[in-house]
Amino acid sequence: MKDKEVELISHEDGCSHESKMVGMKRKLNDHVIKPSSSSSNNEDSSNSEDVLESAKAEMGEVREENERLKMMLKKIEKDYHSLQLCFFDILQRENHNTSADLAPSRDVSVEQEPELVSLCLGRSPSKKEDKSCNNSMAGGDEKLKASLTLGLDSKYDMSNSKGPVSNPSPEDSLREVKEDQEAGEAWPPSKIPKRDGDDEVAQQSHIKRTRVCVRARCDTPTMNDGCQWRKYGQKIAKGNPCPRAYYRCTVAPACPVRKQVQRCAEDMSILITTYEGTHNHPLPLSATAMASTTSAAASMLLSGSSSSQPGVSSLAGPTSPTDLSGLSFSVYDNSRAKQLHLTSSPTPLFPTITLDLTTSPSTSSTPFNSFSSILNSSNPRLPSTSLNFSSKEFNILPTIWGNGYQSYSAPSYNSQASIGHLTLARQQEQLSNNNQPSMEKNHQTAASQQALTETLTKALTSDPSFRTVIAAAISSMIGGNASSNQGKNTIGESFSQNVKLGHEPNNQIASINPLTQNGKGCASSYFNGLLPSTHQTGSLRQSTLPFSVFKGSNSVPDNDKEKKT
DNA sequence: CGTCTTTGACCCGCGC
DNA sequence: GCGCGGGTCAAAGACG
Repeated sequence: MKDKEVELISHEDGCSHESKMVGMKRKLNDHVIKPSSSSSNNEDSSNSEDVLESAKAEMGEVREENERLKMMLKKIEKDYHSLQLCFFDILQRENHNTSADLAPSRDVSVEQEPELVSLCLGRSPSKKEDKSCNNSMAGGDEKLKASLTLGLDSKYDMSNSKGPVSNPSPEDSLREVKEDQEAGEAWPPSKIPKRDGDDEVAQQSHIKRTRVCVRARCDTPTMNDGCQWRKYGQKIAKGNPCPRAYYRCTVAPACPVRKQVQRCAEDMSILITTYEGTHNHPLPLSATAMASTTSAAASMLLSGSSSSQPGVSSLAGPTSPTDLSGLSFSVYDNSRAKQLHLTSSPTPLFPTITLDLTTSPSTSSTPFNSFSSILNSSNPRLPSTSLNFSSKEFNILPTIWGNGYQSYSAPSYNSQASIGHLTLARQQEQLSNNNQPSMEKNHQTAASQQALTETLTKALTSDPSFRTVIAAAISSMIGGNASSNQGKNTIGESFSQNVKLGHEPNNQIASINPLTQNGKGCASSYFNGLLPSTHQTGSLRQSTLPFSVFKGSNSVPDNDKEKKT
């Protein structure tokens, strides 16, 4: 898949620049053609020469940028291959160990499970994993890379990996994932098969228990994230008049995943859903978007907590390029803003990452936005992250990276600040202007685009974990993950279908309406709503997403089947 | 009748 | 040790 991903990235670069160049040429032609019918020739020629010059210059810039991106791509590819080697190395060791120790007792596998868990949900790599990584990798950064990539790849790539170790069939990979998850992700540490005498490990796993908090506007009592949940408790939590409801996943009897649902005290329309644990069963198709998103978010958190591992974090200080704490990453497009914000965990024991899907990223009702660094610094040991996929409006669908790319600006990215802050904010004025941009505007956007390119390059090249996490998060948003890869249909495919069918935004808005979900909730539809849709061609748009989430059959997903399992 | 929700009781960890 | 708050359990009731 990664190869495909790289391909797509390459394609993306090509396409975005191609389209830009085509656009420029078209503009140029328009300019040349139009005046000839109206105004004087002298002015025309001088004007068109100017335009020609500027266009040439611009094309030159674009070419340079293209080259730079190609270089970046090569570097990423190289990184990926080295990581893949490391990954398979670890896998091989794991297989060897398991096959050797399988018979004696379950305890042995339990001992190993935390490692597997750590790959998925942000627990710190165990000593063994460190060892294997140290054997095959040079630096701590690489270690971080490994753990993070493994965490994501175990979700996204496993089933399709053509590695040297194994070439598992979908069923095999499914079993593999299942085994991994069965093994470790039992969320309440107290209920993990006992590890008497290993208090330290138990405590560590307790401390590393990762939560993913999703904030979204939702009128229904709970978000429809595709899973089946059974309510097992309700409490009035301090500081919030709204009761907090406790649910556990009932898709599989022993599924350790639980969620807490609570309305935001400041804004009752905001539903705060907190997920803990990883499903130990194949997910329903409709559940994959949220699950992979939370998984990616948890992995993001992992990168934060990894950076606070001894020898990296507190010692290396927050200037470490891998330190995602305090990262604020906003992407504004036509109407939606997708922000990744860092916040501190409200509960000291559980590192929490927050995906903010609420309307206004700057709303005072989301304290995450403003207090992240303060809170985070107050509790430096436990990283907590908030991914803010806020939307400004609901009536225009986002273009995640592709179409909106040329209008992005990057105010700041300071990897050296104690709290890194990356904001890719698309300027609102540009957002509101969907008409053909003028040449002048193009120059402005070219500048900001340049800045963005540099910013992205810096961010992506300096922090592989960030790269991976962003990739995973966005691919999550468009609905692709391991489970969906195993299934015949993916939401991403659904999106793809929508693109080909020319679905208008409004059609998808309809699906955002909770009422269309039979009163079940809104999350899945929200994620569907997050799927990018523009007026570009489907092929171009697909190519703008550097994640291979569109592979598979072309069959249209059966939404009704998804709704009720 | 089976499944799900409600809700009071209970357990546990933490801070004082 | 005690109180508080978060989380879970389980009996009782509601619902289809």
